[in-house]
Order: sequence, then C-alpha cells, then structure tokens
Amino acid sequence: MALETLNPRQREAACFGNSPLLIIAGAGTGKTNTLAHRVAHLVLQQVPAERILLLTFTRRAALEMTRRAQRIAGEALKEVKLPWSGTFHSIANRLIRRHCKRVGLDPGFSVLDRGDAADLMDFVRHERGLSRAEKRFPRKDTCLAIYSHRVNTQRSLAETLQTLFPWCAEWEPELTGLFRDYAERKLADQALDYDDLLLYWHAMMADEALAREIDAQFDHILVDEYQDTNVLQAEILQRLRPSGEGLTVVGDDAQAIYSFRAATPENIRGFAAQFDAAVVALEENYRSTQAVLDAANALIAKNLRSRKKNGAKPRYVTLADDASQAQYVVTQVLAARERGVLLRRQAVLFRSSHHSDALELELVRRNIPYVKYGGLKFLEAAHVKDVLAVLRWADNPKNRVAAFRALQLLPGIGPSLAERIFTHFEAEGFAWQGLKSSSLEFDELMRALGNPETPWPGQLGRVRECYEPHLERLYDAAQVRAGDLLQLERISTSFETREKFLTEMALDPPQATSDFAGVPYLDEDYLVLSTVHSAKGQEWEAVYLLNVADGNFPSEFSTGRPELIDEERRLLYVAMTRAKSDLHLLAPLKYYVAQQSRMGDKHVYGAQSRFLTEAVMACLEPLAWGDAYGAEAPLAGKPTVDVASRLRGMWS
DNA sequence: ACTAATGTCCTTTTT
DNA sequence: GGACATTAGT
Repeated sequence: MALETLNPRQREAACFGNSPLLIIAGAGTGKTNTLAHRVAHLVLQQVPAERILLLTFTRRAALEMTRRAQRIAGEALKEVKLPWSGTFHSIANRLIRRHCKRVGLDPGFSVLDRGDAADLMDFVRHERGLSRAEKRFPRKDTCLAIYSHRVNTQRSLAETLQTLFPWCAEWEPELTGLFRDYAERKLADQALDYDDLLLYWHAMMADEALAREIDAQFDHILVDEYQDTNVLQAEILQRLRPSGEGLTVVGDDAQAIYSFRAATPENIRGFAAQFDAAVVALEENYRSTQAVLDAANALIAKNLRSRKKNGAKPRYVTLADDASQAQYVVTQVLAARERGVLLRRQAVLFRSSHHSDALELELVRRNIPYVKYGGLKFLEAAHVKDVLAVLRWADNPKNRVAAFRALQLLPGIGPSLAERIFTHFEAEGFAWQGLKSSSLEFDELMRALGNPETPWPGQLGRVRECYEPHLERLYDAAQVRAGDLLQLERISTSFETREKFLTEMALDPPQATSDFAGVPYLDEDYLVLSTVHSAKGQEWEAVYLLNVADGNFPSEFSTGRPELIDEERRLLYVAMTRAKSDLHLLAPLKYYVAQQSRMGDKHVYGAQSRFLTEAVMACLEPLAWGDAYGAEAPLAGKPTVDVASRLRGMWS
C-alpha cells in the first residue's frame, strides 16, 4: 500500500487499530485520502468489505471514497466494493427493509421525498381546516421544517418554535394537532419520510436484541463529516456500538454548517470523552496557497498552514450590481481558461440557489457550459414527479400522496373526486381490481403495474406512453418535458428493481443537471455552479463567491442568535477554503433579493459583511471593477486608483 | 366539482 | 417571481 504518500499523522490515522478513533481533519488536510487509506488498510488486513459500514454525507462522497480505496489497495486485490456505504438515511432504509416485520412495516413501504412529505403535510393541513384561518397559517414547507427540526433535535415543539421559528409560535396548539395527524397518516399509508428513516433505525437500536444482531454484522464503522450529524444519529451510533470498538469518526467542527438540519457540533466535540477515543488531528493543508489560508485563518481564528508558500492575495471585488458581477465572473473565468485552467477546475459559489440567476443567463448567452449543484433538482419538476407518482402508487397501493397525484392527472379529476376514488379503492382492500377511476386505460395501466409478475424493465416506458398525451394539456413546453422523461427512462434502466429505483430517486436524487443530461456531457469542459453547502468536500483552482455582503454572509435571517452567526461565519470559511489558488470575493453594491414585503423595493444595497474585519481585509486585495458607480460606496482598504500620479505624470 | 384567473404574501441552506 | 388562497366561470 502506498503509505509513503501520507504524512506521519495521516499514516497514524490510516493504520490505527481497533479502539475508538476521532480524526480531526481541517479543511484541505487530506481527509478523504486518509479515510480511503484507512479503508484500504482494513481490507488488506483481511477485514471483509461487507463488514465495513461507511457512513458519509452523500453517496457521491461514498463513491469517491471507495474509488480511492480501490486505487490505493491496488493490484493486491481484485476489487474493493463496500456494499454497506452510504448516507445515514440510505443505510437506515436498507436495515429497515431487512427487518421490516420487526417494526410493523410492509416490505413495500414507500420513502417520501421532501416534496411528497410536504404534499402529505399539506393534505392534513387542509383536512384540519388550517388553510383558511383568519391569520395565515405557516405553509407546508415551513410546517415540515418545524416538524423535522423537532424530531431531529428531540426537543420539545415549544422550544423549536421559540428558537428557530418564532413567527410561528402562536400556532403551537394547531401545529401539535397537525403533526399528530401527519404521523398517523404516514403510518396508515406505509410511508416514511426522511426523518422516519432515522427514527425507525433509532427505535430498532433501542431493541437490545436487534441492536446486537445488526452490530454483529460489522467489524468497523466509519463516519465521515461527523460534525454534521444530529442527536438522533449520534444515539444510533452509541446504541449500535456502545463500546466504540472499531468506530472511527472524521470531521472538523470549524466546518459545521448544517444546524438548520438539526446537526450539532457537540457530537464531534464530545466524541473523544464519550468513547474515550484516541484523537488524531490533521493540520497540514495541501490544498490552498498560504495567501488563501491567511484570509481564512483570520476569519475564524484557525491556524491552517500550507505547503504552497506563494500565491496572490484573495481579491475583494466591489462591483456595481448583479449584472456586472456576472460580467466579472465570465471575464475572469474565460481569462483563466486562456491561462490553461479548465472550466471544471473553477467554481462559482453562492449562499442561496437563486443567486446565480443573472450569471446563468449570461453563461447561456455566451455559450459557456455549466453544471449547477444544489437548489432545485430535476426531480422537482412537475412532469417528472407525475410519472414517479404513478410508479410509487403501483409500488405501494396505500401511498395516498402518490395516488392523489396520479389520479389528478386524468382530465376531470380534481381533489374531491380523487379522494372519492381512493376511498373506494381503500374499501376494496387496496386490490387493483377494485380501482375505478374515470379512465379504463389508466385502470388497466395500474393493474398491470400493480401485478408483481410484470417485469420492471419497460414499466417506465409504459407509463410514459400513457402520460405523454396529457403533457400538452397540463403544461407548456411539452417537447422539453417529453425529453426529460426519456432521460428518466434511460436512468431507470440501470436499476434492478422498481423499489430500488424509487427509493434511490427519493434518497439520492441526481444532484445536478449533468447527472441527468447523461454521460457524454461529462466529457466536455464545464463551469461548476454550486451553493456553498453543496460545495462541501470539494476543491477548485479558482473560486468566485457571489454576493459577499451582510444579509448573505451572514444571512439576514440568522442575525438574531450568536450561535447562528457563528455558523454563518463557518459557511464563509468553508467557501473560502475550497479555493486552491485564486479566490474572488464579490461584493455588488446593489444586488437583487427575492421579493420581500415592500413593493418596488427589489434590490438592496449591500453593506460590507461583518465578517470582513480589518484583520481579514488585511489579507485581501481590494479592487473596484467596472463602473462601480455609487461614490458613497464603502470601499474598503487602500485607494485602488492612483489619480495623483496620473495627474503628476501629465506634466512631467 | 373542476379549471382558470386573480389577488396576496412572502424566511436560505439539504438528507 | 412563486406559492397559496380565493373567486368566477364552466
């Protein structure tokens, strides 16, 4: 094994024995590489791959890890496949399916993705008459967010409301009732939302016999990005492996950015004491130039040290507005490409998904290919959801969210008819023979799909054929949408079963346009656009960070509580430390915000981010670009235009 | 009872 | 500019 490429600390971590281990891995310190070496090391030590449980934040991360472990283990082994690697949620799904009888579930239970869960929440919301209240009741997404937070923190609803959703606090009694019904509905429908996956796993681990049985399945348990786990996940680990033997967790509390998902950095801070674990800290940064790290260090009082001593200071660029920000990025990106930096080695990062709107327009106009991560996914497109709903219903006849969506595709069927049809179907014992919608063709389709004998290949095509005639009636741009469905069909062929396809689509949807657009596109060069959250764990030669202004960094919604502000600072830290050598912090004087309360007030004047203190600014190169009108603009730092010497020069 | 059209209010980030 | 409620028209 190629251990000589590791530094002593990394090697220590990679070859560590069986007792509990905590690896603190600062940004860019070779975390993935170290963990991959550890996996390879274990495999070479004759630990069977199927006895290694690898929990990562995304499946992408898991794939990257196995890919590298494979390469490291080298020719010594034929193939390293880690069948038990994935997110907490996807592993939960598998364990629950395996033991579904023990927890009272049908083998074919459904996994609700975010949208499905919101739809179900909305259904109950209407059912309880909350939609037409005198004052506006929180909308479905907010309800779901509150629910989820309460579940994942295991704290009381009152506390959740008070700390994170104060504007909804007045609705506490109604929300309690809503959530009770929502949970009841899920039970009746044999449907699990994301939180349920953790809750069921958690509950299974409370059963001592079952916990020991699953525990015995694994020799080693490795958890990546441990700083972003929540209380529930930590308890699952604790119950699964109380001794901590063979348990390795990796993370960096300076990069904790998921508290909105109820993650708590206390998990990683308390781990060493909890399991009496050995701690190995990786501090040598291999990614960025010292100039980039200086700025990041100043931001968060860290001391990352680089091996790349030289390098230009990161730029702090003041621009007029959104449009010139887009212009700047395009200009710089193309210039860098001229210097030989491929587009795909450059990335544009932003706080919020819609911040890239103006830039995307410009990229399309200039014919620059790009791929966007984070934000809206393709699976959220209505027509894709429609087709999936038909399949989901076929997969689990009790899945009422899917049923309602599918039924309402038929002309003349709205909410109330759908309800009536479903009730009748329910009374018939969920037997497909008992389905009587308004369309014979549809009934027959469902009967065919509902028949376990029907082979999976071809099912999506069949749905598509029945659905396509409706496309034109339901939506505009039917052509484009039909194309998407073809893509979906292509993707579906790589899954062995319908259940696997549907579950994957819910738990691990294609992250970016490229995942859908197909493989050939990936051969081309493209610019990466990503939210900062989705950029975690990645690196690029050049990074352009949009809208660095108070209101985004930190977000205006986080200004209340100090611990939220801290997380916002870490978010900026994560963004900055993605850059290897070129870092551009862009600060438009005027940028557009998603329309808020006051009419006509579509843009906002960005004040300098409070995180850019004097110490940080000292590490940046200020620059005004284009026509940064607005003389009142708070240009930080030294003058950048030397008028004096020009004036003098005219007369010398 | 469904569908389209109008009016009103907005809290980001993701498994 | 989008989600969501309400209203008018079929």
